[in-house]
Amino acid sequence: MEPFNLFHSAAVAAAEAYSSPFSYPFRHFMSQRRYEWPTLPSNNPPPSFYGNSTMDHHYHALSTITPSSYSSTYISSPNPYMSNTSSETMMNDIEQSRLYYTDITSRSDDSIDDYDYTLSSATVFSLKDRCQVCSDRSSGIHFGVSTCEACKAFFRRANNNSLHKSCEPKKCIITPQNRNDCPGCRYDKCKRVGMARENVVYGKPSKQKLDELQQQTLLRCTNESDVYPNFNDRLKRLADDLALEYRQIDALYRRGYEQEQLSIHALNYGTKAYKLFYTQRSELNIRLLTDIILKLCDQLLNLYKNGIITQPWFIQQPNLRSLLTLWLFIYYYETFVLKQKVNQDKLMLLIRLLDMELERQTPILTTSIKTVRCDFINTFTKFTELLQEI
Amino acid sequence: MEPFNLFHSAAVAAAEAYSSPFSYPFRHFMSQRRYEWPTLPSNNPPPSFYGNSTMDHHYHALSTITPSSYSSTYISSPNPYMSNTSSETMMNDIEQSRLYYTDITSRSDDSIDDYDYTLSSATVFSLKDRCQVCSDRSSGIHFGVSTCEACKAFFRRANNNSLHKSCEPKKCIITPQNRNDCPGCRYDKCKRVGMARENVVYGKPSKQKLDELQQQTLLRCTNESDVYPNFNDRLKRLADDLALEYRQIDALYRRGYEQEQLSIHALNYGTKAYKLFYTQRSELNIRLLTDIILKLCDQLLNLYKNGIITQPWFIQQPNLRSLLTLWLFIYYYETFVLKQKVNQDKLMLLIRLLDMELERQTPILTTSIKTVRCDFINTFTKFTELLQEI
DNA sequence: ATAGGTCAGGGTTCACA
DNA sequence: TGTGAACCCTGACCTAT
Ligand SMILES: [Zn+2]
Ligand SMILES: [Zn+2]
Ligand SMILES: [Zn+2]
Ligand SMILES: [Zn+2]
Repeated sequence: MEPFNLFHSAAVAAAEAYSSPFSYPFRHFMSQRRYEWPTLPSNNPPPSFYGNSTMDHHYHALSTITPSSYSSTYISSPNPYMSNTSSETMMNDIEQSRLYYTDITSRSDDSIDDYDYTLSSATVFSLKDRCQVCSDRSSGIHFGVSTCEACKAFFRRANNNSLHKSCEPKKCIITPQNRNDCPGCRYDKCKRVGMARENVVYGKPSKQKLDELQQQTLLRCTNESDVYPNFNDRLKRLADDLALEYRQIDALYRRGYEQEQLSIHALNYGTKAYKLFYTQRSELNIRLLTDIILKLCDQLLNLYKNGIITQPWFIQQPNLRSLLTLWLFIYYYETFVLKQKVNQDKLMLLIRLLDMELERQTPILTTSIKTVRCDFINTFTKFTELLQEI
Repeated sequence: MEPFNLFHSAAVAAAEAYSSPFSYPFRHFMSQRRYEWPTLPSNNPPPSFYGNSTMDHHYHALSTITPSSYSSTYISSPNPYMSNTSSETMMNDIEQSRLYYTDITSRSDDSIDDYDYTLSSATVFSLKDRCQVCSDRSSGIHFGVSTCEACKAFFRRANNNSLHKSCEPKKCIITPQNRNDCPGCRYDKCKRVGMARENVVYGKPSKQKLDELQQQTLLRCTNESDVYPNFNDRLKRLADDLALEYRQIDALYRRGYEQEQLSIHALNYGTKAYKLFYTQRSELNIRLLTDIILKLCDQLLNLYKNGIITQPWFIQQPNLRSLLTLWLFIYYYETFVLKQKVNQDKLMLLIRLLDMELERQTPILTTSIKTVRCDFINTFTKFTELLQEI
């Protein structure tokens, strides 16, 4: 099966899950022929393109992306906005970069670190590190769901006895502190998040089984937002952080200079987008990420400037431009770097991020959210068509 | 880390807890190199040393040590003070031993049995077997403190209702008989011994939590003696019993014969010292204990006789000689048998036993208690140095 | 790596005073 | 109304697979 058709199928399923009016144009977009996007230079990079840096180009996880960790790699990038840089400038840039460094150990509680991304990245969309019943620390997958030791033992006993009467609305919010107050709601929550003896996997679970469980969790996560009360908040913080990075890129692009700063923010955007969707940090190629983001931003701005695409009104919103870039980035990265389909959980996450932003902008929308969502996806479709012709 | 340094750290902490002047010489002693004490023969005993006895050499707990339980093991010991013993003598000895037997069920109230040792042994230094509020039998650790079922339920209710008037001096002695007479003082006692809702979580408590609780109890036990009015009395009885056994050894050593009696009292001393500091009765090796005590007493007397150590004046007190032997025994047993550090609670118990004896001898002391304590520990240090060279 | 067992310890119940 | 022995429920740690 072609990746494109798989993406289409997934999109249809996602659209149906949302009962949204864009399912038709979306399906129309998805049914077009597979586009042969230009291969990225990084797949076979000319030596002059990336310079002769001997730096390790694979980003290793769990440390904050800082300019000092990549600035020397990117200052020689042949971006049209960029002038050649002398080695002294490189040194200065490295010196300057220390100012941007933020120690992960001294961060304030409301800042974002890798842990937040781990919680929300698509492969851990199932909240692997948290008990899905009470949000305590998870000790692994029990009865098919990531839970803590306590909820594991509780479900084992409850499944045997099944004598838990429930308080009737069954709406208690289960927390580590109050989880013993209402066994009925706790057991109900266990079943709602999908705990079941049939889900038990003996020994090391197969990749297929894990995928199935993840799909189930994903659907619950999307459809039953009350099951995951703080998931939306976490995701919003990450989306805002991403949009903030995009505004920096946007501003720098419009000014047309400060290539080092542009590269820094492009890499930050790419890294954050990547972390949001992937947990395999060892595969993260920082040169590739920066290049994709810079190319996408470059081409988007050019398409507008040259009037090839009529700029929709909502694209004037930086947050929605950020999301469009994110959609294109994920589609590009999946299709042409990983050479695989955009699977359902990633598509759901994309749609969820879009809806979150649209909900926030409801007061200033002149049409319904669903109409705007439809417009957004149509615009995304046009871009995927045009970008490949550049 | 070497056991020696760990013992040093614990000793410094204990010394500081007592604000004693011996912390400096003690630290000096502790910071010296680790001594390679001679390995005990029992680690690899020659068959002739212990004879061909098929007796189980591991003492099993909860029965009073009587000659009948070990005399057949030691009559063939090649101690210099010992003559060979015929099998008839063995039989006679076993027959005789019945005279020494005291049934644990018929003992009078002021005699000492295993139960007293359980109360004071270092690992139960926190009075695990007694309710620390009313001194009734404990049913375990409740709200962070060893209490009975009654005081457990009382504390929970009192915490929920919280309307107890107190008789003002708050000095009622809480006993199992009168504990319901004054709820105010009972609740006050609960809080004074450290019961608290904050100490508590559901489910089986983690080991880390239990260690923390034991440390807290240890500190309260050391610093707030009024909370534990009968702890000192119990400990004094056990120390006196130990000193009595030492006087027997001392007298026998000076006479230079009656090896069987010497072995009996050496084992009694070793067993009582062991019970005072350990609860793991299954690990108790009676051959090993007797051998350590005999060796220690032997070497101590020889050092005095040969003038290698100038006998301090206070060593003429048998009770202090007993304590010195006890200190050396515990240090030897911990370091070379268990191969571990002397932990803080054992060190505190050693210091407490010393201080108790010194307080009793205050009328006949010519210098302050702290000076004598300092001298005692310096003497202990010298012995640990010299013993290893033998 | 996860299911099931263990058991110390918290909470609840209910004769009993 | 308060008490406390007996009971149920919880969950950190353990073993088995
Ligand atoms: Zn849980
Ligand atoms: Zn409820
Ligand atoms: Zn009590
Ligand atoms: Zn009182």
